[in-house]
Amino acid sequence: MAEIQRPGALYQQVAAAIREAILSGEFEPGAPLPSEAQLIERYKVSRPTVRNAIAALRAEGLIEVKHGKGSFVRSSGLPVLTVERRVSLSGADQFTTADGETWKIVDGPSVYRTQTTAATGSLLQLGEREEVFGCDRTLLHQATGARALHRTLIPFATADQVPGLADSPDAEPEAIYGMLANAGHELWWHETVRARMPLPDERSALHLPDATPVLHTTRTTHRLDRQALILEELCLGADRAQLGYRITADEDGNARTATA
Amino acid sequence: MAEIQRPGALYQQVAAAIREAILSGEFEPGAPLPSEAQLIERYKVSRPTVRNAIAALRAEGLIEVKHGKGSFVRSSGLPVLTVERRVSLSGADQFTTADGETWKIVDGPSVYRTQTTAATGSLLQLGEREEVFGCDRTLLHQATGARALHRTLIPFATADQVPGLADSPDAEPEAIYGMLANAGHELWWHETVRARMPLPDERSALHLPDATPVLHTTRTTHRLDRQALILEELCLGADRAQLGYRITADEDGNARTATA
DNA sequence: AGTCGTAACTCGTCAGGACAAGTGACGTCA
DNA sequence: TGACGTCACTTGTCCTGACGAGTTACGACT
Repeated sequence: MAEIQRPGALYQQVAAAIREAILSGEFEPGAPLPSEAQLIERYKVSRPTVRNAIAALRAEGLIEVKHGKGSFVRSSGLPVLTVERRVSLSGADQFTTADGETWKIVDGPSVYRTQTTAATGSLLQLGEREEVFGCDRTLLHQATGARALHRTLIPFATADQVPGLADSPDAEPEAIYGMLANAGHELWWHETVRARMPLPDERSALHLPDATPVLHTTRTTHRLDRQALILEELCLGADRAQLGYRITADEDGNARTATA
Repeated sequence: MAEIQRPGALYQQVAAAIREAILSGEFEPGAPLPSEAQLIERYKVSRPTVRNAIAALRAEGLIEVKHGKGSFVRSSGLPVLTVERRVSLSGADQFTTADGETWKIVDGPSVYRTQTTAATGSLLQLGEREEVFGCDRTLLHQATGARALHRTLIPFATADQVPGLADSPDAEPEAIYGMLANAGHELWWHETVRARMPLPDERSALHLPDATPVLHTTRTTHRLDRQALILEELCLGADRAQLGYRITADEDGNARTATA
């Protein structure tokens, strides 16, 4: 670096210089950056410094590196799928999310028996190590390439109460909602949304690039008396997908309003 | 590494070994890991290899490194704030999110005039470079330490139509909803949730540790005829906060259901 | 023409060394 | 007793050098 060193470490100055070059339009989205050798020449630094700078830009999600090919400005304009999180009791056949587009099940459904953890048990208003059915699927949204992992957890107590459920724990969510409704339950749902970095196996299952978090939702199905019936988890890569909620205020315009 | 080398690179084997040691309980959450020098001794590798392994675990969010002190297993049991995303028209004074806990405004509100971008213009059903009011706040949830950035965008057309709004674009969201309702509008909202890595300035403003994504929500306030009135953006660190939605099915149990 | 091997590029990995910078404990000195 | 400087520890930064591995294009051989 021949320039004045203002912020801090050398590699941060190099990273800042490259970042500016990208944002100023010198390198367009999708275009290749100079190779490491060229950056060494350009900024008069050693290779570890260049690689450190590149690593910082990768962690920011600004660039993407392909072994044997080079570094590229990540194109931010991927087709984004909005997964509308609403509920239909129609009991549709396909694994759709009510946006008209279909998901393809590329793995599963695989049913197994397991036990609740502290977290899942709490959400289901059960203790730890209670017996539940589990059902996992890996989904691919064909129009956009978005991928997701879906898991359904059904407590034995719920399966026993609802006709047909114990025989088909691999039914799709809205079909299950239909069974619960037919069993006489009035239903509502609560969903929490977290963002986190994917575990290594999630990274590969969802084909996630570097520095890409996942949206992790947990949806509990409740009766009107707040009894939790089933639990669903949906984990989807944040590079191609976002969630959508519709929110309305209650008629009385009071604090207990909401819905989406 | 004296052991058999299965997966791939040396540093990945070291990372896997440390990861196993953590998950097996050899190092408890919050406890310090062996120093780099000790890891070099333990696995018989060079310092770059050890540092590379540590960098991988950092990117996974599994450990946390403090300059001059050492590496520590990140304690996953932070108090998690669930931000319930619902709407009240009560026009409350404080910047609360209806969960009874209060946010403290540590920066702002600062009002300015700006222009729509392609993204925000599209959400507001306007073109690019349309004039809008902007209002930014930095929030701190005192009970949990969660931080958030909030932005309100109000098109001039909306401010002109609604009594009082042009004079106080820095009003808090639910106060603005109240103004809109008083102006005779029936309101509903649509919210999208994305996860992404924070920009450098967001990282420092939100005091985010390594490998921590942000939850980025955009909420548009609509009239019944789908006309968009205002736009809000909320950006909160995913280490201490999650979002909560309540979902109900329509009475007719049809496809157009939802709400949360 | 088609196939295949090689060569020249790219980034990935690993070694060893040196010094800077932050932290905490200990001992010295006022 | 109290304040402060030093020292031993930690991680951060930066260098040089070397080889492995993936990619691509070119040219020779069939």
